[in-house]
Amino acid sequence: VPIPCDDARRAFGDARVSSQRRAIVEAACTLRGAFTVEELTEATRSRDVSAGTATVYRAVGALEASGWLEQVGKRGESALYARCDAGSRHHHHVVCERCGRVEATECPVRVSPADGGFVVTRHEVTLYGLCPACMQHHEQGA
Amino acid sequence: VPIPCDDARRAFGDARVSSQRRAIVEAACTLRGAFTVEELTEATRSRDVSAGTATVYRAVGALEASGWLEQVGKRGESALYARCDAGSRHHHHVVCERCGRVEATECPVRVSPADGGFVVTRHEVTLYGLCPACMQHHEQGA
DNA sequence: GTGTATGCAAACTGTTTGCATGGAC
DNA sequence: GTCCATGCAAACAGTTTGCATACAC
Repeated sequence: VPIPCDDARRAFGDARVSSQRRAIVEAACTLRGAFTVEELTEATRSRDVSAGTATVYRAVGALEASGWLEQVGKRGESALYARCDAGSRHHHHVVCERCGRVEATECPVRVSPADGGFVVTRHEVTLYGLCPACMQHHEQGA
Repeated sequence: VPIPCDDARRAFGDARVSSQRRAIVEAACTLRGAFTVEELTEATRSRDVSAGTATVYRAVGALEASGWLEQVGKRGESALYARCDAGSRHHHHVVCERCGRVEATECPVRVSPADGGFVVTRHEVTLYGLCPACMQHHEQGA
C-alpha cells in the first residue's frame, strides 16, 4: 500500500516551498518504511540537492506539525519518522523488524477500568514484527 | 506498597560496594516513583555523600544489569528508572502523571494473530494515568 | 596486593539555535 | 520588498569513556 507523494506545497500545509523542501518531500516518498533524519538527509542529497542537517531537521519539524509526517518511535538514539495515512485517528504503529516498513494499526490495548488501582488515561504502544513480504522470505528460508 | 530497601551489596549482585554505591542505593529507596539519573544524583548528594555524575551513571547501569532497577520510559530526554518487583516476568508499567509513582501492570495488549498482515513478535507499552492517592486528591478538587 | 570504583574532564550523539545571506512570492 | 528558508558553526542535553588515583576486600 504505497502512500502517494502529494505535492510538496500541500505537505507543508500550503506554505512557501523551496527546492530543498521539495527534494526532502520527494526523498521521503522514496523511502519505504520508517527512516531517521540522517537517512532522509542522505536520500535528499542523492537527488542532486544539497540540504544541510539543520534544514532537514527544520523541514521534518514542519512536516510533522502539518501532519504529513509522524514520529513512529526510535532506532537507537535517533527518532524514526514515517508517513502515515491514519490521520488524527487514535492509532499505533507496527514496525517490520526486517525491512523497517511501518503500518498504522488498531489499538491493541484493553485496559481494565482501574488497572492496579490506577486510572489509565493514556498509553504509548509500538508493535514489532514481520510484514507479510518479509514473513514470506523468512518462511522460504531466504 | 513501598518496596523494601534491600542492602546495597545484594542490589549490586553481591559485588564490592563502596560508600557511594551504598548511598546511591539508599537514595533510590527514598525516591517514590520513577526518577532520572540527575534526580538520583541529587538525592545521593543530599545524603552527605558526594557522587560524581559518571559514578551514578555507572552504578545505575550496574543496578539495571543486576535487575534491581529497571528503565521505565523517558521524561523529556532523560531516561526514567524505578525499582520494580515484577522480576523477569513479562510486564509493563503504569506511571502516575501527577506523582511519578510506577507500578508493574499486566500486559494489556491483545493482538489479533496477524495484525494488518504483520506477524507481531514484540511490543513496547507504557500506560499513564493517576494512582489511587492522586485520584483521590483530584476528586476532592485538591 | 589486586582489582574494581571514583572523579574529572573530554568525547560523543542526536538535535537545536543564532546569525547573516539568499530565495520565494 | 517582505519574510521565510538556508547554511554553517556553535551550543546543547544526556550519556559515555579514558585515565590516573583511591578504596574494598
